[in-house]
Amino acid sequence: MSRWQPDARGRLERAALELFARQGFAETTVPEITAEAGLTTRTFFRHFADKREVLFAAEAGLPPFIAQLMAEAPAELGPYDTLTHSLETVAATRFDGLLDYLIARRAVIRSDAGLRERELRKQEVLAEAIEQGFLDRGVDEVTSALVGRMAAVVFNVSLDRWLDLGGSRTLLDLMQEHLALTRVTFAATPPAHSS
Amino acid sequence: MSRWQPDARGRLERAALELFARQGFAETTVPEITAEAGLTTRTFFRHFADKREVLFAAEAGLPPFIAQLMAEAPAELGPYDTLTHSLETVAATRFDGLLDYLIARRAVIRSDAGLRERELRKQEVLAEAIEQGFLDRGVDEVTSALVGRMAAVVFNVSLDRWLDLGGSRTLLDLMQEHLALTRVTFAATPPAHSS
DNA sequence: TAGGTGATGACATCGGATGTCATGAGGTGT
DNA sequence: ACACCTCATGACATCCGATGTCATCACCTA
Repeated sequence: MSRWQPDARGRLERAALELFARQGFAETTVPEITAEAGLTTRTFFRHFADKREVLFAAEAGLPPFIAQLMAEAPAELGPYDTLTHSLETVAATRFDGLLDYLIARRAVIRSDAGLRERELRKQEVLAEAIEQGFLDRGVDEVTSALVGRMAAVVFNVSLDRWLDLGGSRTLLDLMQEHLALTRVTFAATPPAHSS
Repeated sequence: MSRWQPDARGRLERAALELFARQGFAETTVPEITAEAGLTTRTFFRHFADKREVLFAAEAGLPPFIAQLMAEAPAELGPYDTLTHSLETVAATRFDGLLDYLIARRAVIRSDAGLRERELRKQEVLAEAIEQGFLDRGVDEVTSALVGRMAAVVFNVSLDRWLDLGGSRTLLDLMQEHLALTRVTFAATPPAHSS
């Protein structure tokens, strides 16, 4: 038999989310989490850089996944079509069965300003991955920066609304709607300053 | 004569930026900052909620200012024109003489992940102010959320590039360029999914 | 069976953050 | 002129998040 129980990391993640949801993030100490998981405080910080990170480590794979999709997209696609292609693949393949977990997690994150900051940083990492994807496709720097961040906005607003609607519409459907809505808002009026 | 030296807050802000720039954010303790400013640790935390906040308190007035501009914009303007009108006023009136300060501050923020997170939260507050401005003008919720965040993206990318270029182009000019570029990228290609 | 590897435990310490009470200058009212 | 209030700050105590260091011991490999 093993010296320790298996999946220390997963046990810490589950114990943390449960305690945060029950008694609040600030009101939960790391020793409480580790006691619940049968580990020590020091071990918690070996798995997660800080107390917040335990809520975000699970989704670390998303930025590289999007980067891979963008790299594999047909070379002839422009920035907008590369974006729709990649975002729609993500929406259609990576969020099955996570609705309840994500709703519980969002409630905890919304209850604490520090967690909200960490979430924004994770969203920025996603935006940077998309930006790098554009750069690798030869898109100029300014367009890459702008469209990378815009893509992250569409993704995050869609995910948020998907949770709001409790899954009654698909994430893919919402993302397509929001991409189209963005296009209409920015394109409907003639430019005020033409050169 | 006053019991204490005047402008405790300003003295703390200046001492903090100077120490952070000279020896790093993590390597600077709050007692060091307060010693430099001739105050105590407890007083620091009376003025700023935490050590990071001392770098951001100065720009707290921006979101309400944008909200005011949006409220005062002609009622017949659509979302896009309201946005350009307000952003361009901000760009043209609120950043004179701040270039060197903002460059020094950005260097400190970039050196520390925690400061980057705090900056992102401040940018989100700006996005939320813009979103609320749209809601108050009767724009629907989804469009308000999307365009509010898009506006913050354009603003932040422009500000960042203004600092990169050392002020050789005006912030106003850059913002107009980036608005136009966004419009072209999203509008140039026909929608992949038309209804 | 001997030694290496790697995850964990145990202990110590630093500093960020907060609660509480004391202090004393400036303002206010009578 | 006197008493009182207000409020920014000082002084002190404490909690806990975060990190460095060394010991421990199952598992793997040769």
